[in-house]
Amino acid sequence: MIKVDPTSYFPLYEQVKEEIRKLVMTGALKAGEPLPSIRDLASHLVVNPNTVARAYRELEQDGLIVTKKGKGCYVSATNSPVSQKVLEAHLHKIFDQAIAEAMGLNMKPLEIQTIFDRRLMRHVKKDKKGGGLE
Amino acid sequence: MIKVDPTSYFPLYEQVKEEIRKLVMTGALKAGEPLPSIRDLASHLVVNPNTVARAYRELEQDGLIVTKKGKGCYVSATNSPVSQKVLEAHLHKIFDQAIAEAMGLNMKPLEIQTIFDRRLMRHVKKDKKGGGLE
Amino acid sequence: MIKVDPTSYFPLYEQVKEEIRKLVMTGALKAGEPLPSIRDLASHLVVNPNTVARAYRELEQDGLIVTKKGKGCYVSATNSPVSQKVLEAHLHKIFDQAIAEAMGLNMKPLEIQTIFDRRLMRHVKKDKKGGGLE
Amino acid sequence: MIKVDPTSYFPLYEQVKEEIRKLVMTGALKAGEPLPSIRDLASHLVVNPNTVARAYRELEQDGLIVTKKGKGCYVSATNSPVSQKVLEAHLHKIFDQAIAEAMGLNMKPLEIQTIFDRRLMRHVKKDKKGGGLE
DNA sequence: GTGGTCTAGACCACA
DNA sequence: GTGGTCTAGACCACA
Repeated sequence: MIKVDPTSYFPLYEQVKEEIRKLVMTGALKAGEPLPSIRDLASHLVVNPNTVARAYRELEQDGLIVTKKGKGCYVSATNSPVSQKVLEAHLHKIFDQAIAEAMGLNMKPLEIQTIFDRRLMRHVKKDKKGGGLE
Repeated sequence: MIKVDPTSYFPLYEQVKEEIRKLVMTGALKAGEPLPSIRDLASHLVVNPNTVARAYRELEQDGLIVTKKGKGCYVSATNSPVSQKVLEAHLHKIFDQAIAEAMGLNMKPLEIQTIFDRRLMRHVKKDKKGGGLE
Repeated sequence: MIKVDPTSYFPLYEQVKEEIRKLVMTGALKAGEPLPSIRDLASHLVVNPNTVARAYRELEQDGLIVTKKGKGCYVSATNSPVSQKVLEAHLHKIFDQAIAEAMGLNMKPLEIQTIFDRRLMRHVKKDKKGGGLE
Repeated sequence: MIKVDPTSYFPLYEQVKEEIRKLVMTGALKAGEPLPSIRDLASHLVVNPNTVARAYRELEQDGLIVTKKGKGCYVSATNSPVSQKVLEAHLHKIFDQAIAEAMGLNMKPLEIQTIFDRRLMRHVKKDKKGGGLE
C-alpha cells in the first residue's frame, strides 16, 4: 500500500514517516495496531533497513508510535484519533502552496478556480465514481 | 524579487533554476534580456556564487539561457515565449498533486472543492483585490 | 591506468570525462561494472573530489553511467557496446585535425604521409612489438 | 585569413598567437612585414582588442615580432626563416598525439595506417588536386 | 566588471 | 563505506 520515490530530493526516511503518518491520520492504522516490521517494510520499499529504522525512530520521538523491545512497533495508544481539524490544516497548507504557485505565475483567481475544478473532475472520473462531484 | 529557502530539502541550485524558469515563463524576463550577474544574485540570495553558477550552467545546458564570455548571461533568444499551454500543463501537475494528496486522505471531492475555494478566497483578499474572484 | 594533465588548458573535469569515455569505448569498462569511487579516483589523480564528482555527474547526464545512492557509480547498462563505427568516427576526427594542421603549413600530401609513417614506426618500436607494422 | 574558435577551451589569446606563428612559419608573413593593427585584427576576429593586445605582447616577449611605438607591430627581422626542421618537429608532435590516441584505443598499427591514408586521400580530393598523393 | 575552474573542507542521506 | 550539496576563497580568461 505504501510507496516511496527514490529519485525525489525529499529524503527517503521522511517519505516513510509521511506515509506512516498518513495511514494513522486516515485511520488505516488504528491506535495499538502493529506496524510492519522494519525488515519487511524495507524490502517492500526496496530500501535499506537503516532507512526505515530511522523513520520509525523519529516517529517514536514524535510520540506517534511506540516500540516494544523484541516485539515490534505499534501505533501509539495515547495518540488521539486525528481530528477533522488537523486534517484540514494539512490540506490548507497543500492548497495554499498550489495557489501561491499559480498566482506567482500571474494566473487570475477565476482561471485558477476553473483549472482546479477541471482537474478535480478528472480525478473523480479516474476513480470511477460517476459524473458528479459526489 | 526572487527568493530561496535554505532549510528546504530541495537543493538551492534547483531552487534558483526554478525561480529563473518562472521569471522566463511569466515573461518577467524576456528573450535577450540579461540575467543578474552570478555575484549579484548570489549576494542577494545570501548564497555562495558557486551555487548560482551551477544553476546558470545547468540552465544553459537546458538551452534556456546563454552566457557570453566576460559579459554575462542572457535569456536565450531561441527560447520561444512560453505558450499558455505550457503554463497550464505546469499548473495541472501542481493541482493534480494537491488533489491526489487530499483524496489519499479520504476527502470527498465536494469537501476538497469547498476547502480549495475557501483558501483561494483568502489569497485573493490577502492580495487586496477586493471581494470577488475577479 | 588513467591520467590527467593539470597544466593543460583542457579542464580537469573534462579530462576525467574523456578518460572514462575511452575506458568504456575500448571495453576496458563494461556495462554494469562499477567505476572507481569518487574519492579513490580523486586521490589517485591527485585532484579534488569535487572535480571527479562533476565529471561523473555530467557523464550521468549524458547517460553513460548511472549512480546508485550510497553504493556508487556504474557503467550504464543501456550503453550499447561501442561499435567499430563509432571508434573509427572518433579516429577520423583526430586524424583529420592533424592532416588539416599539416596542410595548413603547406606540407604536400606525400611529405605528410612520409612523416606520419615514420612517426608510426617509432611508436611501434617503442611498444617493442618488433620491426613491422604488425 | 586567420580564424579563432571562441567555444574552445584553448584561450583566444593563445589561438591568436598560434595563428600568427603559423603565418610566419609558412612564410605568409615575412621578416619586416607589418602585422594587422590590434584593432583591425580584433574586429576581424570579433574579439576584444585586449585579447589581441595580449597575444602581440607575448609574441614580442618571444621575440617573434617587434612593436614600434605609434607605428604598429612587425615580424621580427632577427627572426630567421623557419627551417624545415622546426616545421617537422611541430608536425611530429601533432602526429605523435594522434597516434598515441589511436593506440590508446587499442588500434593496431596497420589499421591506424590504413585509416590515416584514407583520410589523407579525402583531404587531397577536397583540395581538388586530382587523384594522387601528389 | 563578467563567468569558469579548482581546491579544501564541512555536513548530509543512504547502504 | 558511497555520492550530493554547499561554502569560502583563489586564480584565470575575457570585455
